[in-house]
Amino acid sequence: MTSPGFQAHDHARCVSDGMEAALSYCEKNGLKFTPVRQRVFEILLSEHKAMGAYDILEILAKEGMGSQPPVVYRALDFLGTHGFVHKIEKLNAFVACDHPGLDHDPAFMICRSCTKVVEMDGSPSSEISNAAQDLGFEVEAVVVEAEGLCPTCQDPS
Amino acid sequence: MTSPGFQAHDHARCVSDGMEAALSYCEKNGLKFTPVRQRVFEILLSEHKAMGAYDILEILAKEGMGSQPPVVYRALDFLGTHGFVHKIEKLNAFVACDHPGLDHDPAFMICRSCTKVVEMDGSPSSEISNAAQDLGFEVEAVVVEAEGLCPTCQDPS
DNA sequence: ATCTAAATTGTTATAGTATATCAAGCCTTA
DNA sequence: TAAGGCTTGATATACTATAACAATTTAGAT
Repeated sequence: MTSPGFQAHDHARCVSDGMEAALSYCEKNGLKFTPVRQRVFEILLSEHKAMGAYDILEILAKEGMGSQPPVVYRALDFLGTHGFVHKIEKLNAFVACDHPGLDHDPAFMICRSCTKVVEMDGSPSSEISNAAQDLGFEVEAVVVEAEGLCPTCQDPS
Repeated sequence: MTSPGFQAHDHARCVSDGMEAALSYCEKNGLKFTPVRQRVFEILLSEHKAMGAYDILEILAKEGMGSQPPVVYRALDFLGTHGFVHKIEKLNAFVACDHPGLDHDPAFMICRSCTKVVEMDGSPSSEISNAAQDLGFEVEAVVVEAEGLCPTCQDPS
């Protein structure tokens, strides 16, 4: 499965595939994929954009699924723990993962204009692990976020 | 100049060298290195640790240099713009730069136990630029932050 | 010297992000 | 069906950051 990058694509597939993968992962692992958790994941899947926790909460609230911050933060925590969503540190925001259930340290390209986010996989750079090894530093998690302009926002034709 | 990494070192030198470099850079470029800005930089230089804006503000306040958030955020903005400090996105915190005045996209190793931060230089991974080029994405800034355990905190002997 | 424009600081208020805590409900399983 | 654990509800609060405007200082021009 290759990422659609910033191009147009059959997005309905992204949503259904993502949801299906998460459902099956939860079933296999005895995790409770409750309504709130599902809905939050679905909201994030609905676009390849980073969303703030309070944006998500607003949607949940309209639908009567909880109106207080802990509701969404707990769901995000669950989803993050199991690799269904990632946090974009630079934006204090969250995106759905391309391939739920896999433990990985992804890298992101973030368009500062339209806020679209593309996940790149493949472990980020041996340079880090080399440098870390040299200093005796034990790496547990790596954040890699490239901010810039996507093709569409570069030339607004 | 090589980084001292996580090892013991003559830290007084870090402080005096850093301050001197910043002073001379500001002089060369006609920048106003005001007392608040100097003090904030000095505070960050005083340890190779990430500090929150409000931690810094608390120190400033005790010294009568301003007690409201904008004071410290403005100083941090100045220092960041000119490459004297970096923000650690993962921690919403700030560290003094190893070599003020150079424009660069640094990578960091962050100890989650003692919060020490080491800056690695050398541009972070061609993999990102390659992937970006493939997708037509124009990279403007890159965040690379590795979190883990420093040698000291790995074995608490 | 003095005026003016620009940059910096002071101050108040508020926006935005995240978590602690405890009570209540629910599901499992023994 | 009782007990324990996980999940949700709800309140309060902590932490991070910026907007806006007034007051002051600084640097440069005349």
